[in-house]
This record gives sequence, C-alpha cells and structure tokens, in this order.
Amino acid sequence: MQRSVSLTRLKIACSDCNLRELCLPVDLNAQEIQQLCDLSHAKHAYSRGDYLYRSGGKFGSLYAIYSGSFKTQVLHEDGREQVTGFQMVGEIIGLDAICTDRHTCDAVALENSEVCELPFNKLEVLSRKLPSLQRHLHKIMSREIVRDQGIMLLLGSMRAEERLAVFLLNLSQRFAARGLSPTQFQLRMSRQEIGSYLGLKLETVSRAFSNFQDSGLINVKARSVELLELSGLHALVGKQQ
Amino acid sequence: MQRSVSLTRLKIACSDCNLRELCLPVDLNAQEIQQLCDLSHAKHAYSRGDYLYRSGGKFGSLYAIYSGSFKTQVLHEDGREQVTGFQMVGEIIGLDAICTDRHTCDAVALENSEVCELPFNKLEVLSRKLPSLQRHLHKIMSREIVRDQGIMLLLGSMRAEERLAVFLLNLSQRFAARGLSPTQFQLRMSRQEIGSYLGLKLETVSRAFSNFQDSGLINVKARSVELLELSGLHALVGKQQ
DNA sequence: CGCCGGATTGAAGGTACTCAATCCGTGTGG
DNA sequence: CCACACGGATTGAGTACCTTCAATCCGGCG
Repeated sequence: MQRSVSLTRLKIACSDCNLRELCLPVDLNAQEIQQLCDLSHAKHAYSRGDYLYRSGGKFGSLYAIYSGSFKTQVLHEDGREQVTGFQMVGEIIGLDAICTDRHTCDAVALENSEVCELPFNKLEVLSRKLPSLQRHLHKIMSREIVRDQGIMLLLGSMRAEERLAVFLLNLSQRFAARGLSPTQFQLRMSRQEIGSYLGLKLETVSRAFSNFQDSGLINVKARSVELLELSGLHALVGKQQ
Repeated sequence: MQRSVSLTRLKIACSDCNLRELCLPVDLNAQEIQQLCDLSHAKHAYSRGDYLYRSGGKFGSLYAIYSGSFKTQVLHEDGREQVTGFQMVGEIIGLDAICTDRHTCDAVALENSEVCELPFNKLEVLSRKLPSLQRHLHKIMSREIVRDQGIMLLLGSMRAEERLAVFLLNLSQRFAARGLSPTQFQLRMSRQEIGSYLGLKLETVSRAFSNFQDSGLINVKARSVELLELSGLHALVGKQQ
C-alpha cells in the first residue's frame, strides 16, 4: 500500500493499458495530456482486501484504476451490505464522494491493484481551462448514472438467471474492450459478492451458474468461467417475463 | 406545452420556491446569479402524461423542475419498464444524457408541471468561469449517483414493506425540505408506478399500504397518505433480515 | 494430513407474484 | 339525476421463485 511512483507513470498508463481511451478525453494535445498527468501526484498499490477508501472518509481525490480491480459497497446501519459495482482497469472510482465531501461507500481491492490518484481540486481547476476535459469529466459522471439505472432495471425486474446472464455479458464486454478474451476469464469476486451485487443469495448464484453449465451455455469451475454461447445468454435476458 | 416565459422567471424561481437553495450554489453574487438566470432561455409547461424527453432523443439541456413533478423510466427492449426516480420541485433532470448525447430514459410529467430549461453547453461555459457553479454541478451529479446507490441497496436487499417504508420516509423528507407537511401528502404516482420503482408488483404495494394502515403506522386512502408514526416506519427499516 | 473458506447441492419454507374477483371514485351519456 | 363504464386500488387464493438451513464437496495451505 501507499507505494508512491513517479508522476510520469500516469502518462505511461495512458498509452499502454487503454487508460487513455477509457478515462481521458481524446482530443487533448500532448501538452494538455502532460498537464493532466502532472496533476496525478502519486500512484498507490493495494493488496486483496485493502480498502482504497471507506464510507465516511474525507474526500480528496478520484482514483483511476491502473491495474487490478475493486468492488464498491454501501453498508446499512443494520449490517446489511450491498455491492454497488465492480471496477476494473481504466475505470474511475470515487465520484460518490463529491456531493458531501465524504465517501458514501467503501472501495475494496479484489486483487493486487494499483490506482492513480487524481486530486479533485486540481482536476476542477484544470477542467476549467480545458473544455474537453470538462466535458469528459461530465461524461464519466453521467455514465455512472446510466450504469446505475441499468442495475436498477436488473434488480427491479429481472429473474435470477437473467441477472446472472446480464452480469456475465457485461463482464465479457468489458474484458473485450480491454483486449482480453470476452469468453474466457477469471472472476475476481466470490459468489457472495456476485450475489450481493445482483440482489441474490450466494446459493442462488451458484445454482444459476450450474444451470447455465447444464444448458451448455457456459463452463464454470469455481472462479474460472468460459462463455460458450453468448447468443444463448443474450436470448435468456428478457425472454420470460 | 412549450409555453415560453420571460427569462427573469428563473430568477423568480430562485427566490420563491426554494429552487435557489436546491439547485443553485449559495455563494454566487447577484451578478453571477443573473448570468445563470440569463442562461435559461425558456420555461415550458407540461400536462400529466406529457413527455419532457424520451429515451433516444437528442440531448441539449438539463431541466430544473419549477413546479409539479416527473417520473423517469428506462425501457427494456422486451417491453419491461423500470421507474428510476420521481423528481419534484427544485430537482434537476436529464443528467443521464450527457454521456452519450442522447437521453437514456423517458421523463414523464406526473401532474401539470413547469420546467426551466438549462442549455448544457451554456452551463458548461458559465461553470468554467464560476468555480462555485462548477462545483455545484459536480455535486448535483454526484448526489444522483449516491441516490442511485441507495436505491440499489433497497432493491437488492430489502423486503417489500421495508422498501415502501423507505419510500414514504424519503417522500416525507423531501416534502419537509420544501416547507410542506412531512406527514400528510398526496401521492402523484399510481401503485403501479410505485411498484415499478420499488421492484414490486402493484398488488404487493397495495398490500403493504394496507398492512401499514392496520398496524396504525399510516392512514392511506387511494393517493392521500398520512404518516402517523414516523418512528415506527423508521424502525421497520432494517429490522428483520 | 487435516483444516479452512468458498462453492455446490438438496430439501423445506416463506415472500412476493399471478390470476381473478371486487370495490371505489370519477367522468360520461342516457 | 342516475346508470354505467372505466381505470385504479384492494383483497383473496394458489403458485412460483428464491431463500433458508444444512450437508457435502473441493482446493489451497499450514
């Protein structure tokens, strides 16, 4: 944790792992990119289970995931917890905290991971100078809102197997966008965590996995998954009412 | 619909119906507020059932609700619909559209309503000049993300009666913030719409209302609701696992 | 080897859904 | 003015789906 790295690493991140495409506006010139990179004063490393931030903690920065993955979760006073998202390389995390200046959820590393810290005050200053950065920041926040709407649709109106199919297809798409295999991957989260995210119990998730396998849609063994019939999974979503 | 009104009306809105407190940064001087008001070039009126915008429609403006209320809903290709929120006076609507330049949900008037149109390009230009407006815009977007997280918690882990209790308490709080009675109000939405929002069927919503009434927590008759025991409703949330 | 946590599977139970009948308030037309 | 139709709301009975509880399995690690 807290391993600081030279500032130029963010720039490297931009070119070598899709971070640029995913996080940064495409129409900045080299100098502007440099300004943006300079703004990230540190990169930090986290191990599985480490907290990037905790609910209630003071807000200061957004974080761009440089490697690895995280989950975000909100906690209810009665102890219930709900996983609100799984974030992977190139995604921005911490937007929830802007409104109250305190984090409203926990962010926990699912594996050994690195993040680029983006001090929000500096980001605001710079985005006042660079309209395309400003617009991009707005788009990132808006995209988060749209993503949440999709999850609300899932949680509010889909059956268990539909939810899992949507989840797998979403992962598939995100892996593909990063140049990884869209059909074969390792899950970084437990059945429990998937269940929390999808509004299901872990046993239900496990059963749905098994059913998919029995139907020939996927191969699954613990956390390694192979999607055999993407079309079949797609067909499953929204099929039965 | 499309009734245009003089620009100064937005300013009136600021002072006479809490719009200022709810939507606008508090630390702008008079001149800056004027700039902001000038940016809103029109106010529009809608009747119950009218669409403020539709999913897929081109994005141009955010809308500040001046009077009345709206619902937002996302539609799935198979016809399922999910209400993603109910918006009332002083709230900003349309943030979802920034990321793709097209609306990703429908906004429908629940009653006769008026909105102030806020052209987003102009808002961005102005917020580059006014840091406190910039920050405020970010906060509004962040608040929407936090709100959505709360709904995910509700949809993912609460039982039917808990969901309805949360819903009623949330309405109560929002009415109170507008100087209206927190314990006695008229619902603007049908059981069907409440159910869609809460991930329940309308019959389940109706039964939960009846149970609350039988327990002496509320009085309910069709769409008029009186909350008798706020503490009882609070206790209900998160009580049983 | 044996423990441990995570994952799978089975059986029983509960919550919310489905289907259907009825009620109620509003608006319309005879 | 009343009858009627209509949509929304309520209520009941039966069912489906997911949860709960519990046992077992499996792989990794001390």
